[in-house]
Amino acid sequence: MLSQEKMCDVCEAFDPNKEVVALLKEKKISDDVVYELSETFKVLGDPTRIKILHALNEKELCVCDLSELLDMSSSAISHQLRVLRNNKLVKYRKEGRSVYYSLDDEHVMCLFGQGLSHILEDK
Amino acid sequence: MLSQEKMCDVCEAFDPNKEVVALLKEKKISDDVVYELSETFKVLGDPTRIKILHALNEKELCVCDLSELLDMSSSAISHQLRVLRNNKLVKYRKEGRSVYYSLDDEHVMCLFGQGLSHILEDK
DNA sequence: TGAATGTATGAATAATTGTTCATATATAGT
DNA sequence: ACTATATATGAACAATTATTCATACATTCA
Repeated sequence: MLSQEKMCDVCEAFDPNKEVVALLKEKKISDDVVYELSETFKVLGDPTRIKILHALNEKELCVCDLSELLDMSSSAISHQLRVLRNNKLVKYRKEGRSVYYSLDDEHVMCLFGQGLSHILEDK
Repeated sequence: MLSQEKMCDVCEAFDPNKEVVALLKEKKISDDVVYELSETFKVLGDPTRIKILHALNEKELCVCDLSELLDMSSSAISHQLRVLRNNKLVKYRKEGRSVYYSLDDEHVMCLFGQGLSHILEDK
């Protein structure tokens, strides 16, 4: 697996700060939370989905509106909306043949805003 | 490419709300910002990097500490740190043979916190 | 009921990504 | 200068992901 294996048993190389590491292992965030958190960010880590969320922040829209706006197939949009739905980033309501999507809650745009702050700060 | 092509020229199907779409196209976020934003989130969208950032939030650490803490090869850690560095999420300082990493700024943990709020809200 | 339309989804493909392995670079001590 | 060690990095491989295509489902209207 790792560097430890490369060292000889005698010379005691590879020298992490054992005390600190032990303390941090105590504070370790649960694997479930790590996984969910990374999944949420992964969902936000796609240009198409960013554009969808940005549009939905202005106004509730149906698949066909988004398809027109982003110049993509409604199939592609629908697939992406499913990802956003599964991760509770958007919600929807049906009206006749159309399905209108909107942001699920205010956290979504907060994340958006924090992300913007980060990329804009050193400009 | 998309649904528009499937419709016949006569019946005028595929009916996005043209007015709304036109307005939203005005408000469209620039492609550069969309790209950078999604890149930032993409970087946060990996369990290993989440763990690294969480650990660095507690204390500045070197590659070898992180390698021990996360039970991964220092090569893997180093690769991930490069990704974090390139996206200005961590900074580093050299001390002898070691390289100590820390969070680049407070935005990082704000993003983290917002992400947590999102996943925890409906529990 | 049958045709048209908006949306959803499974499968396939192409592109991207994380880790490993081998190797390189840099620094410290002898 | 030589050895040991911490970190970095290119290439390869496996796994994941976004889009397309074909098709299915659901709703409206005739």
